[in-house]
Amino acid sequence: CMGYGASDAYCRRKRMQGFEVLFPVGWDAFGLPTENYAIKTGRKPQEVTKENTNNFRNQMKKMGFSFDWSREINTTDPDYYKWTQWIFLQFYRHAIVDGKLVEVADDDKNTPRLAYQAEIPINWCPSCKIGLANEEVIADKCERCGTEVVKRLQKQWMLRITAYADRLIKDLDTVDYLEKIKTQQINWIGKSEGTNIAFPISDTELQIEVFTTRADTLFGCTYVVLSPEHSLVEELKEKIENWNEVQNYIDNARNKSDLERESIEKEKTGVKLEGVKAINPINNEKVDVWIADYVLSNYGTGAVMAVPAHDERDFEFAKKYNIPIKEVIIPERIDKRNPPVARKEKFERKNVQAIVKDTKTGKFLCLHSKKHNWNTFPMGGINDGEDLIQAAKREVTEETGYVNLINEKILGGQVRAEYFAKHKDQNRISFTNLICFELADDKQIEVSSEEKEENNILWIDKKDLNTTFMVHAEMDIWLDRLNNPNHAFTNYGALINSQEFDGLTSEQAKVKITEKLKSIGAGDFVVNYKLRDWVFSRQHYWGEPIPIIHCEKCGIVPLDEKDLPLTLPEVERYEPTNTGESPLAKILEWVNVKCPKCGGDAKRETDTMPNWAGSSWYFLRYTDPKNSEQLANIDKLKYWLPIDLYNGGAEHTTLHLLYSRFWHKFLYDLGQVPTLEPYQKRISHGIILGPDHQKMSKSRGNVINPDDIAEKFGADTLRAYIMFIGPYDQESAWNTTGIQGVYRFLVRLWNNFEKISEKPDSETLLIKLHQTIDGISQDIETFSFNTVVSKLMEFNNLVEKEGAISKSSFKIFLQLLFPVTPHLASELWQKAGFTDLIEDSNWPKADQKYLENKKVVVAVQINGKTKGVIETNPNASQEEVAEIIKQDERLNKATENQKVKKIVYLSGKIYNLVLE
RNA sequence: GCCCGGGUGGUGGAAUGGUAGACACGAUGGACUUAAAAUCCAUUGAGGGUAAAACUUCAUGCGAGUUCGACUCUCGCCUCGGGCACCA
Repeated sequence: CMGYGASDAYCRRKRMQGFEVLFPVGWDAFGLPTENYAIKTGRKPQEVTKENTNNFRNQMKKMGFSFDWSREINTTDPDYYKWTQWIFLQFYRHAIVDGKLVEVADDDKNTPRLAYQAEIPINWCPSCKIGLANEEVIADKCERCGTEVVKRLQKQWMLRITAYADRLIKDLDTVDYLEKIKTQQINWIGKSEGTNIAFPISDTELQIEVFTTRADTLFGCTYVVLSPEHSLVEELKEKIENWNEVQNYIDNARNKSDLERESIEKEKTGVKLEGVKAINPINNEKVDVWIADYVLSNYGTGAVMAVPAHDERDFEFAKKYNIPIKEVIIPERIDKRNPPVARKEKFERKNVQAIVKDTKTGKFLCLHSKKHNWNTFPMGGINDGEDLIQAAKREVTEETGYVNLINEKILGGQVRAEYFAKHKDQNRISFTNLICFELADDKQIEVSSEEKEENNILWIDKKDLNTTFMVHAEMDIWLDRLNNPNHAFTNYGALINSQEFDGLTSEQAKVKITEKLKSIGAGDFVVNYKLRDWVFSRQHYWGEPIPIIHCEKCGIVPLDEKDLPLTLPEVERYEPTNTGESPLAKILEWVNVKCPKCGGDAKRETDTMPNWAGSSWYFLRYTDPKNSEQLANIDKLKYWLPIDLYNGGAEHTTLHLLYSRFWHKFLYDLGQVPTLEPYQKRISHGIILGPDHQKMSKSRGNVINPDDIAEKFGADTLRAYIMFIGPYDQESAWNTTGIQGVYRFLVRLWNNFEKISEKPDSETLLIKLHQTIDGISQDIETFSFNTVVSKLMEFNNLVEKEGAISKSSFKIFLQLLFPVTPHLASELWQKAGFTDLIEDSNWPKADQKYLENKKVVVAVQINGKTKGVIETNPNASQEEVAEIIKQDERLNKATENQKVKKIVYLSGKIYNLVLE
């Protein structure tokens, strides 16, 4: 009701504006909901579909949605799914090679077809003995029986959506979707650019290939991890000294459910492959090899290089198993108060800063520079032969005189900072460590007179340890380390401990290191996607049969296009089978066929397509629903496409949107459609919650049946209420008492018909009328239907108050009402004696002369606070306004004898006295 | 953890940087009625103030900032909802 109600109002308005509007509807009726319902009720899905679509159609007609019923389609209709199957065959017959669509010959076994078969794990319910779709698996359990689902390898048809991944991201630039929807698409595709690196395994010919986005951290790699399913594990069996343990771990991992494995709260586990060493190709260092299930087999290469110093997961794992942590990236900062100057020489310096806490008072030692008027910790360079702690202690004593410092702690690694050293006229790059101390006692020695001259010693509160009070460029990093000392540094920074790459930024190093690897044949740039190819098989009855024949001799043989549609046989029993095969496999007279190629015995493919198939192209069919030659005529497509506005549920902004964009792009490559993208604009409505603020669902028992409401209050009341309930794109809760208000409005509106009079309208009414025309015209455009309804109510209230309205104004009012309450508006239209149809009338235009008010209300303010209002003409001068205020007893009293600094006057809006 | 949205009376919600709370629900009082429902009229953010007004203070999650003026813009937090999530 909500989605269609809003779309209907939008379309009605557009038609009155003179647009030709295609507002279609159809039934996407294949799939599990229908099949499950049919099984439950012991009936045929065909029957159930017919009955339900009839019911829905009646409901929609009652609501008065102005669909073009002549274009109604049904994805389960053979005349429709003939073309779904046809598209599948095109996927099978084509491939993307070097970014271009090419045709693949039937006997070509090498070119990667866009539709292909692969052995992949599916969700298997051991109790029902069937494969489940992802949608049927709820929290790792079978939706029907509650049994834990396991993974099972099964041959599946796949669509190579990954071949379109880049375009599915890039072309988002050309469409007008909500930013949120675009982001969802981009995240789902999950493009990530990085490097594949080969780690040779010592004493073998084998190598481990890893994918990383952080090639800059390669020198910090201290171990390599394979996913438990990685094929190398089996190949290394001979070398692995602790095979039993490894085997055990793998078995365990396999038995774990996705939910267990993917839960992040869980502590990471793994097993070291004893006797196996990998060689870091960049420095030939030998590192350990582990298997661990925190590495996913189906992303990247199924193996990672672990850099615990710069990756949280690796860090956690390394801590647990005591694996070395080697820091190779340090944070870098540019001193904003003292930035490096171009073309000056750069000098490197090693520094320490000391943070000294007095545990008795909880305060911290700080120096205030008299010259610069800023605050620092005791700090300075490291002298020859000193270590960090010695240097820090010396600086504290030299600068503050305190001598007894205890509990020293080096807080993390170095930080690189660039700044300009004015007194030396040079740029400096400092590498600074922060050392923490506690003060043992108050003992102080005399500091030098220069020091005394330069700094005051302060003891500061913890709250002053912040980036405004302290001047250090490194301060935010120190704070981060003080607040949570135990974590990896995962941001970009500058390289250290990385040989010739030292000093580069992470961004530079990623490129340089990958180039180096490439030159020695150990790596290259790659792009990875989270998006996987689309599992396109379902072992169910109620779907489009996949038009493929399996011949023992010829292998996979696609059905000839002229034999489409391959219709779904009507059968008595269609429940999922015990073997995990599609129920179609049991229908031997349908399954057993002759091979179209060699004439020998062959079998039909028995899997069917998922419920996403038919809905991936239905919008095309609406332009030409009866075409038996093509999926749609290209000229008709050119006329209508792209879809100007696609208004639908938010639940379809990832998968359905992505799938249909993918199919559309493929059809574009085939020359079947004229546009790159199917939908120019995509919006979605918020869901309506039940009266209990819970999502409406049968199991919660909070469903409102639109039929009941329409029966009691009429369809227009329901339509208007749903529009009035709240902002269109936000969720709102159904409130049964709220509907009364809308009902009252419509009844009063109906009665106001009696107020049509011969008298000319008042100025007030005309101004309101034209404001209403203007406001509603804008609100419909932005789908702000809640304010459309409230504006209609406001106007109706005014008509009541005035007690009279001219026929010509009432006519306009009806036109404004028509999009939201078409029945009522049409009825009154006829009653008022207009002989044409209201939908054929022209949408009213607001008359500017009523919008430009002759009288305006100016707010009189003192220091921005409104004290009252005056009425004047919109172009009144400041003096005129001042004069009116003087006439007004109250305002004059409030404003006279004030010490006014200035007056802010915006003509026709405000008159603000700013006091001294 | 990351990415989006939200946070305004008792409730749903309005407000191009310019009178915060439109419109509606609910509530209270009144009219009509034997009575109730329906309908109509009035009041309705909180506090202070008054016989009643006038008037006044505080209010758009919290804290800063920009501005003559901030629900609206900026920064930092809190919190609720949604999406993604061991994606290297």
